[in-house]
Amino acid sequence: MPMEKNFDAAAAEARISALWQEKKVGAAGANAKVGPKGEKPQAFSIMIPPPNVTGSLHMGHAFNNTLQDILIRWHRMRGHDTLWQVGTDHAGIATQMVVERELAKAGAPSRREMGREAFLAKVWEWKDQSGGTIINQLKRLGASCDWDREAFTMSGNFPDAVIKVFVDMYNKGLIYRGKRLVNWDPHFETAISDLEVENVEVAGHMWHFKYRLAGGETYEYVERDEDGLVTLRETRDYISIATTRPETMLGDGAVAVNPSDARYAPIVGKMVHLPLCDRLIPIIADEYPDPNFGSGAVKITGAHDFNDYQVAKRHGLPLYRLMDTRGAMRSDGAAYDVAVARAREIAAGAEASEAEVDALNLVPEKYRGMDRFAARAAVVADINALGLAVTVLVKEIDEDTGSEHLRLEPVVEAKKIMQPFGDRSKVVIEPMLTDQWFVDTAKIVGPALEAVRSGATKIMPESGEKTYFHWLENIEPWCISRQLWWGHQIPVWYGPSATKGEDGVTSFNMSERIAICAATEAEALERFATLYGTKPTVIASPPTDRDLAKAYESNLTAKTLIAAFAADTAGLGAGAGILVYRDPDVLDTWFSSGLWPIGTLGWPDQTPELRKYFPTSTLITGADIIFFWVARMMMMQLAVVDQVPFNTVYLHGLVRDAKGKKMSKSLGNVIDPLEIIDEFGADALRFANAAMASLGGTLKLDTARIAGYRNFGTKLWNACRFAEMNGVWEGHSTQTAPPAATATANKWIIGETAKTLLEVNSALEGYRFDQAADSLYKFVWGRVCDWYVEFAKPLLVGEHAGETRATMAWVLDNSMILLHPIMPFITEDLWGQTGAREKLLVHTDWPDLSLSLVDSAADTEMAWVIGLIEEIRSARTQMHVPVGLKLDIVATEMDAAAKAAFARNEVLIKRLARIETLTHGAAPKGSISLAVDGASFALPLDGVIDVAEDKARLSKAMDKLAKEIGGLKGRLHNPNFVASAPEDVVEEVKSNLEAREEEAAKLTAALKRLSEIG
RNA sequence: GGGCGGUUAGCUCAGCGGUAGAGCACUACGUUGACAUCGUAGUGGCCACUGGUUCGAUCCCAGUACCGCCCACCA
Repeated sequence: MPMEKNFDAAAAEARISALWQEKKVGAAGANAKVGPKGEKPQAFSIMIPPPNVTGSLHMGHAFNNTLQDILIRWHRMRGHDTLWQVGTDHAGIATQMVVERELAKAGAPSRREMGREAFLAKVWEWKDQSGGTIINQLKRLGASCDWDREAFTMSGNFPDAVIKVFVDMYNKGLIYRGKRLVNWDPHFETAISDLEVENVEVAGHMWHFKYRLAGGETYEYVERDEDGLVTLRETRDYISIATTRPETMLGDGAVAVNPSDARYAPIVGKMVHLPLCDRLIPIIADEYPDPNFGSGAVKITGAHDFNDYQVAKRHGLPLYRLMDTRGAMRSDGAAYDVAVARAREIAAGAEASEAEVDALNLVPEKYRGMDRFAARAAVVADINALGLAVTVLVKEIDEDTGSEHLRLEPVVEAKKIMQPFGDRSKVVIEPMLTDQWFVDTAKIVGPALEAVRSGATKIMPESGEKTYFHWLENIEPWCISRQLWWGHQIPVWYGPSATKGEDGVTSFNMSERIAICAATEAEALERFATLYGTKPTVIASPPTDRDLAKAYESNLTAKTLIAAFAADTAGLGAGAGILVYRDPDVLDTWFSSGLWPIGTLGWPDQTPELRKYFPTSTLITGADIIFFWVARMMMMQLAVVDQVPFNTVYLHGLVRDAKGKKMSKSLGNVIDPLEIIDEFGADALRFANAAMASLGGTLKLDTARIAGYRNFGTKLWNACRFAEMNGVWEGHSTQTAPPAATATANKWIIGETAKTLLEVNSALEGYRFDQAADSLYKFVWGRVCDWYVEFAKPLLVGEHAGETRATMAWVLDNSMILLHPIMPFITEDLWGQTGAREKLLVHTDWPDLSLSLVDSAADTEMAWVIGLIEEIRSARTQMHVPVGLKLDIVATEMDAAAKAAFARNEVLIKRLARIETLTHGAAPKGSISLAVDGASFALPLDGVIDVAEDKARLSKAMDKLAKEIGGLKGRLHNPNFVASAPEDVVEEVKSNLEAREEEAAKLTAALKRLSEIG
């Protein structure tokens, strides 16, 4: 059956994709070959960066996975034992967000209304229903993963692996719990890590407040200029502070000034009235305030600002939390006056635990329950009303009377501020004092740094290493607990602390919880039982605040504790025993995806896959997750199994639109890879991806370019179609060895094929996907299609017909093979439609060709032939000779080599240059001249020729030559050049000059002749 | 504020010490038996600027300008 005129991408992709999956062509180890002496095949493995289970394929995925698939297919064809591990990530926040949104849309009860268990069931339902989307989209892209090994960070052995790592790290002291100031997302009501915070510059304001000195004290406030001259002296009863977040003043613990700041030296150590609050706070000296910024005095709110937190820690200031989990001013706890009374005692030195300080709600009644932004407005208004705002005199003109008067107005500076936003929620992040779990990254960062420094893991491009070092060398503790439900629940159980009294009676204290970290609940219970002497009961949720309050108020004994809990929890009857509960938090998604390499390979079991494919060969991922994921995988794998997770990390940038803009829904410039595949085919998209994958460049995707590569596929298709129509594949199956060729064109293209193979190999070895694509494009279109197929047309009917058929089949087979990693569909389809094939292309062996196939004589000769044809064509076009008109040609001068070359390729030259006959002799009247290496020709164009135009043509050629000759001569006349440049360079310049001068002489002669005519 | 990168044809990008490249776009011609998703021939560059190193610089070095990206606690 003859081939169709065009490749039907949609039909072929569906058919071939199904075929690959049916044959499991991507299975681990498929096509692996043992060496000639029985050596084990070399292993090659890639871990897919697991997409979010709820996600769908975007251009970044398409790009990223194309590169992975190119490497995988290349190695697989080379007979390596190849694994491309596929799977998805449970993506805690993102997935929980999606499901919550879906529930809301469907009018279903909210997450909190339905409770943890029911909600998680819904998430699983959602996962089962839509989790396969992106996997199927990867298949459409042509990804040849081992689909049977699809992993999920919440399924199979993965949860056990994650828990085991947590327990091990906990036991080694690499994970700890602590009350720290963390980034709190008031929308999702969870802590997030530093990396999940995006700092964005927004328009903000700075307010200036006066805090009055206690007891009506005053001081001399003196400002001086650089020379020490007094510029302002006044008696003040206040200190002025500036803030962009007025609402946090309710939790101030002090006002800080720089110890070197003479203006405030007299009042350091004194107390000031905190406005709107019934409290006094001290003025302290600390290096943190910059005397040259603002008033030089900073309010210190330890529980709501990271800088202030450090200052507060240094000075032992109490940290008063002002907000609840939703970012509203607290309304819990005791009444304001009660809380203030206690706060004063604490300020005066009363003993107070961290927990107690945290439980104190110092928000005055009027602000309680207000959203933080409403509270800000209220605080500002109230301060203004109290006359405690720093004011400035403004001139006001009465519009009616035209009279001027002066008025005092609060200073509100408009100011650009960097504001933190949650990367998922997009709401303003609140620094919040909470109990969280942390990885003590400082303890595990060393090996991760060393691995890259030593080259055990190579990061490409190199600039990625600098970024990696910079971050890891300044690493902060990693907050890994999230107050979410979807995720790996932290394997820690809490129970009351137990002390055995001298009387042998154990007493319990719920305000002092003890934590037991264990892989399973059973193990945790056993350990509690040992501790308590009796087996406790596990309750689903932690004790309520009320329970804790009770526990705090009365120093409970075992009996009362049990009673208190039994009455209030989960319908458990009295006497249920000592109650323990599991930490309700889940782990940061990146904690589990940090274990992706070993987790997907079956760890902690020493599976054959783990032995064979770990450490993995290459990680290909976006540079945007170098910290989130790459660095953490390095740290985690090294901490857990003491091996690097990958040998090479290839980082790439964000895929942008044709103009270099980020793709975003709001800009409307998002290119959907699936639409591109529908329109141009997956191969075209893949080729475009490969072609733009230069190291370190920005990735700008232009659909015009994709269309160009679709055309490239068509070009290849039609070359094959031509070959197939001419029976090129008849009578032989795939030939590994190149055919013995005698015709120069055949010898030449065989050598070109070998060169291309070596270029592709070296490009892919260096992760230069762009160079591989470029080599193939130039080879297939620029040499095979543009020249070889044309040369073959006459050769296919003459004495060389047999070898030409064999050569063309071999060349096209190799084209398909070499292109297959980049364009798998069209090549697989062509493979099936041409020749008798033993196996699918995807499992066909990658060729092993050597440069000995390059026949330099054939190369030189074909270059000469191509040059001559181009000269003739160019002259014809410029002389407006109709394409259909065949001309005669006269050789006016020809050396032996040129004669032989012409003779051997006469049919080719005549056909492609549209020449009728060749004669030798003098240039006839009215002919145009052309010069090539070793020969001059005349094209008789009597009557056709336009003398003026031909003169212009020759002059232009002369100009170009003269410029080149000038440059070459200039260099040779420079004694320093001849003396210093390498000999071969000098020789090359000399021979170049000779050739150019010879050409120029011919052109000059031609011009002279032309003048004689004209 | 710190770090990293970029500036080459109208556009998007390669190249990187020895005569400037590709794709797209553009111009002219063309249905020559694979291909109009095509062919042939063309047009188009002080390789950002200024110095330096060198026999020679788009390429190496220094500085300048502009443009990106990442990190960062100035209240």
